[in-house]
Amino acid sequence: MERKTRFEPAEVERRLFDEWIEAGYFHPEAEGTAVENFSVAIPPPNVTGVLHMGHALNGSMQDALVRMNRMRGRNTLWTLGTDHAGIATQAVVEKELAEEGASRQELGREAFVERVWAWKEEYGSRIVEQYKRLGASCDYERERFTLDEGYVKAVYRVFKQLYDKGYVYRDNYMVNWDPGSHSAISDLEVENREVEDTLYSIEYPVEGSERVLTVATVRPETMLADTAVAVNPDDERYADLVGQHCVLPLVGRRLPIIADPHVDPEFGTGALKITPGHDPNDFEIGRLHGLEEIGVIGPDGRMTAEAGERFAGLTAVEAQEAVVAALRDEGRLRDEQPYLHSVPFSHRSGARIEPLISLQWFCRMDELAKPAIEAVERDEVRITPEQWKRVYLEWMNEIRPWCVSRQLWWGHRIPVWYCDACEETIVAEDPPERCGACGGPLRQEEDVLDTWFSSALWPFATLGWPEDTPELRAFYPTSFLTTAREILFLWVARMIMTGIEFPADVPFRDVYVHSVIQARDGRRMSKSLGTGIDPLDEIDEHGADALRFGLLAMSSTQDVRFSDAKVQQGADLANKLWNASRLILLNVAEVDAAPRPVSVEDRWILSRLEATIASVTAKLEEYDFAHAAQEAYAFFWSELCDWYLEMVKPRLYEGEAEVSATLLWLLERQLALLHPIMPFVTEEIWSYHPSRQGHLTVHSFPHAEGSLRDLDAEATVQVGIELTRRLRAWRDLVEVPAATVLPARAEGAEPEEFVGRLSRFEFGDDGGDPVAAVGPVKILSSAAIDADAVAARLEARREELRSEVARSEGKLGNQKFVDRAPAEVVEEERRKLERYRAELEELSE
RNA sequence: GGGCGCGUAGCUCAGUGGGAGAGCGCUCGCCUCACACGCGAGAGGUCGCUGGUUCGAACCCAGCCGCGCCCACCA
Repeated sequence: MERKTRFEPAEVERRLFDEWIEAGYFHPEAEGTAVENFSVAIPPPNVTGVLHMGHALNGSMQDALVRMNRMRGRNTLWTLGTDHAGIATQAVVEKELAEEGASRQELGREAFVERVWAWKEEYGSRIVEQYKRLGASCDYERERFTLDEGYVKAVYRVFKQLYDKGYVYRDNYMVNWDPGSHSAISDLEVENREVEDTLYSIEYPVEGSERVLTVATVRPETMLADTAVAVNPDDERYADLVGQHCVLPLVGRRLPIIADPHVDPEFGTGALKITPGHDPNDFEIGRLHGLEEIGVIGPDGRMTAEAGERFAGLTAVEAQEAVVAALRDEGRLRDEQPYLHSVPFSHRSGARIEPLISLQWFCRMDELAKPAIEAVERDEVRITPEQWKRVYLEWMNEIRPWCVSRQLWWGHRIPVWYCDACEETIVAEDPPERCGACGGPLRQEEDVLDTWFSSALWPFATLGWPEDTPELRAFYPTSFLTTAREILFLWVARMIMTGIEFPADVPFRDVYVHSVIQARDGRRMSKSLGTGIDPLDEIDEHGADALRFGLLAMSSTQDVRFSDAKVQQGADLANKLWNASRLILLNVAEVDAAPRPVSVEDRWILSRLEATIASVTAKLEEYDFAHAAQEAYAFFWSELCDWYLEMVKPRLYEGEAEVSATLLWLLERQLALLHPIMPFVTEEIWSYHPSRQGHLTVHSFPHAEGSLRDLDAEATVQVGIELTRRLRAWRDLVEVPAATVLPARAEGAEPEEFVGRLSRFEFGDDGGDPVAAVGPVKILSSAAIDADAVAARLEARREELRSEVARSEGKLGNQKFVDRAPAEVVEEERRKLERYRAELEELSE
């Protein structure tokens, strides 16, 4: 064992990680069955991604459980890989091109996609390397990518089968158009933000009447696409107008006045302009009533020819100004009011969503959702913490069709071919040569699939599905999934649906929804706010073990602030482990690690260790990482180091074989217990342990030994510890110099040997008068003791006791308490009172 | 508009019916032959507010105040 008193993580982390990789510990053979094996599929980070605190937390949790199960001897696979992240990756490369003064359009599709692949080859492994820094024990030899050849095959198989079942279809439908990425996006990729707009009230004259209908809108430019005005069917004010028409100002189109229950009579005038082409609500109303669907805003965000000559070509913002001006000219603008409301924005590009009707591919989800709902209801997939189960079920019960096509080039190009000659549509896993119906040439669909369509297959596509591979047989279903709550629907729900539909089994048994780590000040961690904390900086500064411990320890609730103190606690723990190990390993007189208790404190610590093993293990198994980490810390620091090591130092220095063997056993089990949480420092220390046969990474995980529990020893030592503490406190209060040993006499049973040594009292048979009593210990007079300080101390203690006696007497004097509280509670209170009275009496002598 | 969570020591958080806890910070004393990233001893809290249930409430119930998150097609 080295002499240096500091554990230096940077020196050992890379070396140990290389040793683990070279030994192949993380690369299991595809043997056995999923029931006996243990497997986890990492939530695949974006290939453009860099490791952030969420990855680090999630990785620490997964690695803790993966390592624990590997140590238990289970054939364990942690599958790693990255997601091609269509929009994000395409945007990165397009930005590169823009800086070169080029564009993807100039390059053309094929060359552009090649360019993205080149980018991926160069930069795509960055985040994988960062997971290694964390110590993640993934199978880096089985790294997967959602655009791998085999993975593409899985995606196409799924698409084809869903199409054949009639779930996947093409339709003109209202989509969330993202003008930023020039693509449709799904509902889940939209975020609503509060925006202050102007609410315009516009008068629509009723045909053949002097009356007008006043409608309100924040998007006056969309009126150019209005095809009706709706009122509530129960609204008496307008009952007579239903069935008539009004005339659309600026355009002159006749708009039917319809009745629809969606209209809230309380809002504004109770009349609603209907724009099926540019409003999701109106779209549904329009479909119900068979209204015309007009599009006046194009995918480029500019007004189309349908908007009329005056407006065509303007941007939507320009068109809004022009329409408002024109309405004002015509005297149709009745009112404008500032209006705060929530507006959809693209989660990816940040652009304001433009709802429009577009020809897209959809997947209906209702049939897929049914068994996925049942699986969770029946706890075949358990969601922890439990409140997320209900959130999942509620969302799944209201699931809507999923727009799966994206107008991008980077991704899985949809495996659909069109024949222009005979209008045949062919869906196939492999590109067909020519049209099966007429033999004509085919043209492949331009769009790609939503990235989440492929990540939905992750747990089985990474294992080789649709081939019947040994990996699939050995490792599917996976054992559990840990995830951030924001992707519960986006990803987790879809994996459950596809898992049941395709490999015909749930993809994992457990879903753990982990904490969100906020910035130190409680704001979100985000790049744009500048509130992000880089996990790699933390690793550089404090070590991977410290960060892992800190993250697990701080993750007790669903929202927690990043705590530097917890990371520091982890770093301190690593250092303390190192130094306690030095004490043991540099002084033991034995090479045998075995429990050989010869004293009550030996039996005590062995018992406490086994209790800790049982408790920490149980907490890890139920995903309570925070308490597992803190409990392991508390045992090691407070019980093992502060007390036991101090108790046995003399025996250790004397070269006692028994205590040496016991210490080696304690150290071995302590290191193994902590290894899943802090793999590096424990592995490094293990390399100096005489029992070492191989790496700790593949050492057995400790199983709590009930036979070593000894409650009598625990009680006895606890009494000794408490007495030691009271004696130390007494010394401190009367200001005896730390090094001075004071004379004392024990009344009744002699305290345990360590009591006097650790509190610096010398017990003897001196019959002199005591100056004070601490429990059964009489403290004898000595030059080091200040009589006034003792008197003050005594009075303070008496005061404490009087107050306790009063409290206890009050409680016991309450007849209702004595009558109604459980007998053992009352009895315990009586015992306390007796003790307080006895001590008070003793001090008053 | 619905749903969920949170409010406990200066800070970050445990504690979910019987005498308020941890880590950090602070005070005092120790370079005691593993560790000063350490050891020992302390100070510090009307457990958000108001009611209720109970012999007894930080803990259970109701209302209120403050903070956060998720879902939702009211123009």
